[in-house]
Amino acid sequence: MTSKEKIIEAAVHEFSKGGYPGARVDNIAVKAGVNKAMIFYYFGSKEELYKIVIKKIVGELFEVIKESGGLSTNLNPEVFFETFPENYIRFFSDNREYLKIIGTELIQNPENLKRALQGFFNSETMLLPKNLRKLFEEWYEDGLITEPEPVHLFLNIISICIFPIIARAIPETIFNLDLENEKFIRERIVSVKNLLKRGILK
Amino acid sequence: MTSKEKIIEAAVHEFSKGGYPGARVDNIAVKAGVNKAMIFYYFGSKEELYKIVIKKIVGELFEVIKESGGLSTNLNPEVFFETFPENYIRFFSDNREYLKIIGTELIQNPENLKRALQGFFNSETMLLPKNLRKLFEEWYEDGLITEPEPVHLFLNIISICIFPIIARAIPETIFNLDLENEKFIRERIVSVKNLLKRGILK
Amino acid sequence: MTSKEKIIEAAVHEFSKGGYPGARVDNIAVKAGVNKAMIFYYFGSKEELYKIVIKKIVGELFEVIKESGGLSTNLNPEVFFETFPENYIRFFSDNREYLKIIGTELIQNPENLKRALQGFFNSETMLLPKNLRKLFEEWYEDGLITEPEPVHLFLNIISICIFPIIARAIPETIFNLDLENEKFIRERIVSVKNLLKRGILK
Amino acid sequence: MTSKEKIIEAAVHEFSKGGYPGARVDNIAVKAGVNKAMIFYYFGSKEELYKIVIKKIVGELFEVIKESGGLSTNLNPEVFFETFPENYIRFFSDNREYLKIIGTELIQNPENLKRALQGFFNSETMLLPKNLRKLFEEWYEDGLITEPEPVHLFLNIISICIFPIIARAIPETIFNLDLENEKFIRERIVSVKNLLKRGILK
DNA sequence: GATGAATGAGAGTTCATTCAT
DNA sequence: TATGAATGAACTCTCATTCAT
Repeated sequence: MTSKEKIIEAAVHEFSKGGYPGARVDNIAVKAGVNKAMIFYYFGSKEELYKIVIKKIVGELFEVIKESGGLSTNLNPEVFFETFPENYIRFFSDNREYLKIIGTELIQNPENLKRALQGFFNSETMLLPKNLRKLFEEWYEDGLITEPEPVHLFLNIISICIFPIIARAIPETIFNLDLENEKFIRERIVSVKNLLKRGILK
Repeated sequence: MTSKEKIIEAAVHEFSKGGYPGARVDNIAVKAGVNKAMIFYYFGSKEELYKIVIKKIVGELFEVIKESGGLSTNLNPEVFFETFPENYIRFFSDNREYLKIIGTELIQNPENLKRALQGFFNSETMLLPKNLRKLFEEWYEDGLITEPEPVHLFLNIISICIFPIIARAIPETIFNLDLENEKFIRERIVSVKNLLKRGILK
Repeated sequence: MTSKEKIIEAAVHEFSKGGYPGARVDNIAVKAGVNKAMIFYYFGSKEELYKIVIKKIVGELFEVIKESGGLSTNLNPEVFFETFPENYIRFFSDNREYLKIIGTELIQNPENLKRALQGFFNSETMLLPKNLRKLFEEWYEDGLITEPEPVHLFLNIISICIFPIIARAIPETIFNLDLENEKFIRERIVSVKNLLKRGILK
Repeated sequence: MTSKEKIIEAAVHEFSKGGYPGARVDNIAVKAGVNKAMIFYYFGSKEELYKIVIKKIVGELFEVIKESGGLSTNLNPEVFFETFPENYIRFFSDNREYLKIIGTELIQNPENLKRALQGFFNSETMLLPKNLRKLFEEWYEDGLITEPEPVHLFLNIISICIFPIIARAIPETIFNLDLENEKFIRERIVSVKNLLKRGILK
């Protein structure tokens, strides 16, 4: 692995705890086993490094979406609700640090994420947001789903996939449980599929 | 408003952008219109001030839950899904800064939140988590809902209530929309109620 | 003397050796007997401190010019050549550090100096450059001097006043002399007066 | 042009803005189109490179003086004041970067320049400073000039030749002019010749 | 309670220089 | 000769915290 790659890997780790302001360039250098100056040699500044990390994460996320059947126009909601939650939950469950970074960013600097997303939409011809919106609208017009508004369909889906991985600590505390991870994730996937199918499919 | 109150108010604002490490004691002092040293005079340290802010937020959140009918044992799910999402969504929509702080904390320091929650459960006799768990279990045993597991029921509910307020930027970017806030919140409430009732009620 | 004043004094000294890029904030702090952070507390940045030093020097220089009879419209060249060189040479000879800073600035960043000069002309109603130019033109039109062009008159005067204080090292080396300072300055004043009177007065 | 030559050329440029401390080895390498390490390969250190630049400049300056009739013993002041200012002013006007470097060095490290000058006097048999001093003294003893002291004669001459090229920004600002270069230089030469002849020749 | 000044540790960044190839 | 990567010391600047009044 090159120094550049080691730095990015270490940066993902460091940025995931404490977000951008809490991350220390020193820690990244130590974790990467690299001289601190190399970070500036390759990336120019802490901020540029951060942006590249964000891009990398968004890129990999898009990769997952594409691999899981993409959002092709001949997709039907039943299949979609069967495959997407699983892939999506697995991705963030397997990449907790990505989730932490994206989550924090979403809360504190949505602008950064917006730019990264737009960058990808501009470069990737396969995933056209117009198509996605049209797809959701057609599902509704064809009487396949109950939610008329693409925005809310979208938000409902990603919310029950993503947020529970983050918020797990709350019910764990309230109900005084200590959930084993793999079991928790499997149960989540089942619960989400049920909720989406029963709640949204007509 | 006393200096102490002004400081707390300013702190909520400052901590909500950038989280704990990103917050600047200087900014809090300026925002509160107070000499910086007073913050240390009243609160001892940045960290203590932060803890107090967290407690305050969790406290107000519990207040909302109690006021909205609480989680009394004679609650039935149909009523619950009708009233709870609205109160909950409104609370966080009206207190975006609280949501940002809680969200960031959840992602980065769940331990802090856990402690705050446990503190409240120990002092508040009305809200017993055991009761809540039992309530959810009874609903399932009585054939009222489809989700057998209280943890997942809980996560599903709070996720579609909270996360969309945070994640709104994503579909806005993807679908290139600029959603007016009040309209967005009203639509959210409707969408959530539908999803929960259709998806979870038997 | 306040900390702020001590910092400025130390800054003059430090900037005079090595110019802006060669100056070290650390050295300024030590010389001023002040915590390094105070420099940023009072001045914000090394650059702002530098600008204030430049302003201070230009300000004092203007004070000298005003005190030495100013450039009032009823000034005649004979009196001017008798008083001005002496005051001017004395000022820079007594403030070698000012001369070093101004000289370096003139060579490397005339823009900074230009701004400082313009700032003074805008605030000082007594010293109007238009008046000075007109004065020089009138002297020529009245047949009092031989140099028709104000710019060149101006440059000739300041050049033989200022530059020899800087360039003294050259003839000292070439002629292998070690000139005692006060004697050198007195001789300079005489030489300059002679040259200007014989060379420029009609 | 060899790499070594390219480096020196780039170094002259870089040292001329910001002086020695302000110059960046990186910039020199980029400007020269050469790998940074080559600078150390050829010159050992930034400081050694700087010394070589100084030597080169002083060398070329001497070349100009020699070519313009030198300072031979049979020179008379009338001829000297006719030819020297022109050559001298032209040289520095055509080599502004040299002037900037020499000027800065004169202000901040006269010792460096002294050494460079002495080095040349020791190696060049044609230009003996003793002769120059004697020449000036004879001019005075022969009643050709009014300035008895060689040091001041020397300083007066070089000052009105060199300094106006540097200080041009001041009257430009004060009189709010934007002087075209070639015209300015021609006027300077005329003004200087007049001043020297009228002011110093008997 | 309140203030402006002060402190020290540490943050991000720069830069001349060296190394391995 | 030439290169890209690497190094370490030093630099400017920040920030939570404390002090004197």
